Amino acid sequence: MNRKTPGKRVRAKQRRLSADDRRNEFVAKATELFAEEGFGGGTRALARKLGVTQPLLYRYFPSKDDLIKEVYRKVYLEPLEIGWERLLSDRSRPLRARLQEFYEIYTDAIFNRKWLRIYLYSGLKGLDINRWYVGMVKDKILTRILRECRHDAGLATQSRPGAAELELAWVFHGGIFYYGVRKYIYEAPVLEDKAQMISDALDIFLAGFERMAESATDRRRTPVKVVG
Amino acid sequence: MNRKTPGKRVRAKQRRLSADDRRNEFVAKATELFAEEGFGGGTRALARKLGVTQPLLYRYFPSKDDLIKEVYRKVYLEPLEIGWERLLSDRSRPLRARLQEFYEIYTDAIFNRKWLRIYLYSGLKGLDINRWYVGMVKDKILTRILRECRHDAGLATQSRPGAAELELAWVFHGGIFYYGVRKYIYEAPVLEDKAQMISDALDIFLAGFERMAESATDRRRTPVKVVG
DNA sequence: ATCTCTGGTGATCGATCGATAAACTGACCC
DNA sequence: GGGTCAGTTTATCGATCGATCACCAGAGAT
Repeated sequence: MNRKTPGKRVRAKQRRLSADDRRNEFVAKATELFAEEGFGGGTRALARKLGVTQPLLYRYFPSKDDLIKEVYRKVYLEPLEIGWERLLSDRSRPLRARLQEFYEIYTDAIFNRKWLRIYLYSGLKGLDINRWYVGMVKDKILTRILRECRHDAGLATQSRPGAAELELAWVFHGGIFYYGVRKYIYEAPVLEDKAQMISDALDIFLAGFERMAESATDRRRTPVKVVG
Repeated sequence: MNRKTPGKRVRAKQRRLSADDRRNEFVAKATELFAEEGFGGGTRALARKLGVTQPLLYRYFPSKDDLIKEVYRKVYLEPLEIGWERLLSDRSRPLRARLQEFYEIYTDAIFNRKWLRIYLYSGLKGLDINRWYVGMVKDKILTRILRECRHDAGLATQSRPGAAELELAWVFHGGIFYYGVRKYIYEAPVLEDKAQMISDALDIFLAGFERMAESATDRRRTPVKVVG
């Protein structure tokens, strides 16, 4: 048993942290690791990132899955901290300006490699939290936007949006989202001016909504579907 | 030629296939497996899907990575088999009809759980083939669409599209793509009529392009960009 | 019937995975 | 100083991974 080998064993300084700090560090670094490697990333690689040994993880989380759940929680709750309800529904400001500002702030929060990759990885796992987030985008963002658009156009404010206009909002929202995917996941060249992209997307969305609103009140509209 | 399965009953014990057939079966089932589990899916699980033993895989592929590359090749080349060049550039037909038909056919090819999941998983791995595909969408689809739009609007046909209008096309394309993601990855409820969704998206894209074209040629108009 | 070629199996290796138990160590308290 | 407790490490387990090797077995040719 030569565990105490003579000679100054220059072990890496054992850095002791408080339980809370260490736990937060685990979650933070795990987010980085899983963002890059997916949730198959190893606990040993994670420990290496912290400069500690692998079993230490299990002092703070019962299992790797529990750690992953914490990562989910943190990532999915991050963009919610910006309080968009007030932003979208503040009718003292022009609708266009509200939408522009909201999407600039919202994309500032989620358009980064870490967030987008975790979001896509967890989406592929098909977990409930992902469906919850998508449902929240629908209820808290798109539905709200449509309500404001309808109010702005002098239309009746229904409690729930129609399926067609909701789809319109989704395509708009998805188009913006895909900008982030192209830039941070595919690392493809994009128009650098994000605000300009949002502005242009808003232009065509609002124009499309107007047209839809018009044709909704004016019933002579014919189906646009054309089949070759 | 050696494809003759004898009238003899298929024996559960050992099913012999020709080398080509077996190889194709490996690629096909691997696509299914990796679509669900990601590329971390095990070779043993794959063998189980074929009803064979795991080492057999290595008679047909030097390594798991080579199998994965075959899966890439097959998946990424699948939607290319529809020959969209003729479809988008056939000026004997109205532009609107061409675009509608193209996107209906294109989405028929890629809007399914298997294709989308493989695409996203491989995108997250950041491989060259993914960048190649994105570049191809840009060059073969979006650039072509913009050229046709410009021609349709009586504008000069530049060799390369401007950054702003290319971004417009990307947001439009991404919005449609995201419809597939919502339906087949997030399994969220979507507007069931896909053709209708495409039609609506086309409406606002074309309207947006027109407006952009107008403000580009007719300088009296106020710029569409509004900054809040 | 037997030979031969090749598709297919059984056994197993080394690496790596998540997880556990026990020992160690540093900081704080008296 | 010595005790104590929480943070950390060492050692290791069982499962699973990709991959390799020797061997088996079925179908066509002779």
